Amino acid sequence: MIVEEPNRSATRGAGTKARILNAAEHLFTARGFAGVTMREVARRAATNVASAHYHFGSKEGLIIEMLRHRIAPINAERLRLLDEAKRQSGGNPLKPIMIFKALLLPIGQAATGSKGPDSRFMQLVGRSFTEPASFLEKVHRRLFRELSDIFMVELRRSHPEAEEEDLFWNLHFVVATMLGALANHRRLAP
Amino acid sequence: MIVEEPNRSATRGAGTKARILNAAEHLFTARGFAGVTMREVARRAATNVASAHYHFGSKEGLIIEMLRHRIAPINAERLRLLDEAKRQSGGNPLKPIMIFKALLLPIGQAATGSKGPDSRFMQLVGRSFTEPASFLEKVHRRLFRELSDIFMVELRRSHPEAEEEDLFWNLHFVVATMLGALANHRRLAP
DNA sequence: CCTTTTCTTAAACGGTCGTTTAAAAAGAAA
DNA sequence: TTTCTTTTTAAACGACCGTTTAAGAAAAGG
Repeated sequence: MIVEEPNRSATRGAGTKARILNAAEHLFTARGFAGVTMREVARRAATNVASAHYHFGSKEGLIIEMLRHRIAPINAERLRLLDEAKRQSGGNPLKPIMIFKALLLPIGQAATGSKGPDSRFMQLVGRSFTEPASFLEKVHRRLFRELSDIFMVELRRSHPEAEEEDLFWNLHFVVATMLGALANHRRLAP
Repeated sequence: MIVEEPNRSATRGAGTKARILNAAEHLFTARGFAGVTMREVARRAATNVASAHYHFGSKEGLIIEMLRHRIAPINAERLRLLDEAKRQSGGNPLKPIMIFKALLLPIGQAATGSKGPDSRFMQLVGRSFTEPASFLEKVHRRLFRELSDIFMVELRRSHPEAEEEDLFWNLHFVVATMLGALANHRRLAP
């Protein structure tokens, strides 16, 4: 019987998947997605290419999983803050500032690790500006579509008179500006 | 007899080299050096891979020549401004502000083409921040070493009491800050 | 123990990469 | 024209890419 999330306590390869993810993040962040081979990632993770394909299916799958590994906690915190705001508003439309705070604050937390600024994360954000648009669109669909829909619902409730398209662009402009500032900060003050 | 710079008036391939350079700049700027193949460059230039290798020797040679094509006029203008300042100072050490003006103004001119901001140039500057350091060091040695030495001579004359290393880092920090600002401007106000 | 599932590994596959070869095409010089 | 050089082209080369296969090792469940 196939188990989706097998028990990994004291398994031989308990750390393999994590090592591959870590090596991938380091290499892809530094040299871009086209500039790194699966064999390099495997070597840095002290394993082999077939293992990387076993765990992630493909190079693209590895990259997306690496991004998800970083983004998922941020999105979870965003939803938590949004739920908290909805709970405090008692069914009334949210104030826009609360919606945007829920969107932006978790990014700032991620960029400010427990031990000072997380330059790996900022580098990753910067890299995401230079990769081909076709790939970034796929990442966006996979990792941000659901979250974007949820936040759009609240934006519509708080601004019922606004055009759907205007709300959409405002949301994405605000987030892009925050990420751009982060990427710039990394480059100007390394 | 082999001629280094053959006469190209009315030659069949007069435009081939320029077309390859233009295609290379467009593609490499958009997708990075590792993300573009020689065959793509050749196809966009309406020729073939062997022709690109005939004119530029290698992929790395093409990239460096493409960068030189952009940087050479800037460096020439820098030297012209420095010479002008030296002429006006009549043999005395230059004021530091004149040295840095000669370094920075030509960059600003390049980023401000005859028809408004030159976003291709700014993109190229931004890309130069994300390529592997090993390659950028080679570019620096090839395209900036001589210029850097000339400007260091004037910096030493104007600040004879300063440490050589301090002067060196000040020079490069000033230039890097200017380029960083350019690359950021392109991303924040496209 | 034995069986089943999960994980690791070396080897190979087809495809594409940068680069080279060799020969034809096109000018230039005479 | 004839000769010599420069430029273009199709085809091929070896290397390395992402991916797959197949078999074995390790762990889990009984």
